[in-house]
Amino acid sequence: MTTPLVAILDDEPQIRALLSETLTEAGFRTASYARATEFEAALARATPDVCLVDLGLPDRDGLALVHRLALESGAAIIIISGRAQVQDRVTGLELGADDYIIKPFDPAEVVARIRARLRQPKTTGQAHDTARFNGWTAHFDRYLLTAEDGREVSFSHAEGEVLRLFLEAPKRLISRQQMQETLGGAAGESFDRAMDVRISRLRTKLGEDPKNPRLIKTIYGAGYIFLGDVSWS
Amino acid sequence: MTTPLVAILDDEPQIRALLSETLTEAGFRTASYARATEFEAALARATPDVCLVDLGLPDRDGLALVHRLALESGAAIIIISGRAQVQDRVTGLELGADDYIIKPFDPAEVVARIRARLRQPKTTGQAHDTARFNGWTAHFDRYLLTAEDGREVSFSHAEGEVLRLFLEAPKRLISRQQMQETLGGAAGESFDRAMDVRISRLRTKLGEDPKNPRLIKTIYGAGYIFLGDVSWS
DNA sequence: GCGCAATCCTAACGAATTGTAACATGGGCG
DNA sequence: CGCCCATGTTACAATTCGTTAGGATTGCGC
Repeated sequence: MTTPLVAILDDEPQIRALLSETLTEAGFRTASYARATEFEAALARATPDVCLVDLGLPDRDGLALVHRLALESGAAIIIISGRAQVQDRVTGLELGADDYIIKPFDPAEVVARIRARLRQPKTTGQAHDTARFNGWTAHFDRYLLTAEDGREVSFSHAEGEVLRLFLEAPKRLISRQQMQETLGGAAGESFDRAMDVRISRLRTKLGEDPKNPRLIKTIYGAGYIFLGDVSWS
Repeated sequence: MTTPLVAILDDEPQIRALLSETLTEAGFRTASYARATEFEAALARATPDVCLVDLGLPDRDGLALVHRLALESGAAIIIISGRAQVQDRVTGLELGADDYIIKPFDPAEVVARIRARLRQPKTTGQAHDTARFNGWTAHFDRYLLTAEDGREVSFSHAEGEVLRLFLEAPKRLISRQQMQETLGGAAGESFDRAMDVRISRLRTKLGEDPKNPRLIKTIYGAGYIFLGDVSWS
């Protein structure tokens, strides 16, 4: 498996930012969601290894979500909540959470508790790390692309992020905004150019004809779209 | 599984009594010990499913015991301690504890946390000192690497630390920060360079091609990842 | 089609990060 | 003390990747 993916579900932007930053530093991939519905939609595509769930969500009963997650996903579930009563904790744990952290929390402890959960062998939740598309095979665990003729092209971490984003949502428009969020883009205004360059480099590695890209299409004024028949394994 | 066995290690008789009673009521078998030596003697006979360990033991460093337990026993380890600092908790969890409960505790929460641990499939953690990966065999007890063709390469203690870290978490990103923590790196600024050098030397011994390392990959700005199919024995 | 502004592409540069050879240090041992 | 080995340190080379800048492309009004 590649680097573990931690999903963050909290309605407060600051908390999301704090967690996301800390966890990235600690070597995890992260995906943040402000609402349960967003989060559930994303689950279909990329199954996280650990879910950090705040109980005080605006659009859903947090405990019910935890219960469903515990039953249906193989991810470890850690509740992060301001509700500090023993009864809350007991209920959360009984409903299937693996840990319960009380706000305010110390980021270092969150990291330690996530690591403790990841030491356990996973029940299911096999994170996909290899994808095939149009003659290429992308090995995200090895940062390597393999062509049909056996030719190998390695890609960097930054390029891999873009490629993964495309492969997880093929044939769908990906707005620059969306891309920026996913790629940890620090909302820099000139991050736009950085993104262009990443795409440009990726295109080169995929052997795209600049005049007529077959796989990564630019949608002027909107974003990009990846045209390829993707299958994960 | 039969009724789970919970081992209680605490030097205060009242705590032992309280835990023992609560847990029995909750449907567990219990075994209480006041000292680490007693506890260790008992381990040989009946291996518990969960160990509740107090850190403030009179006859042993509790953390060292936790670490040994984590490596050698398959039991879930829950620290129950009066030491409430974040640093204590982080250290305990990093050394292999699965959970950390602060005194004074509520018995109901202890039960809930034990149940959460028992839901996890048991790890059959054995003390490991030999690992096989991609044609190599690493003998940590002899500081020796054996290649498929019988060629032998010895490695130093420092190199062994890095190698073990990799082999214990294969195919996962290991951040420089994480590596520094694990390798006792005292947050030295130029420890970064020392780490690089360790990795570099290890790569050389493994016969890696510097331009295209197959086993130890660098993730720019993030850390390292070990790509090998590891099996311990 | 033409002109123009908005948008996008990419070569080139440079700051930050990482690799590694060479040197320095220090402990163990004869 | 002198040698050897492990390991940290220094210095510089190599790599990654964001930024800049200028050119190319697109959409739109005419």
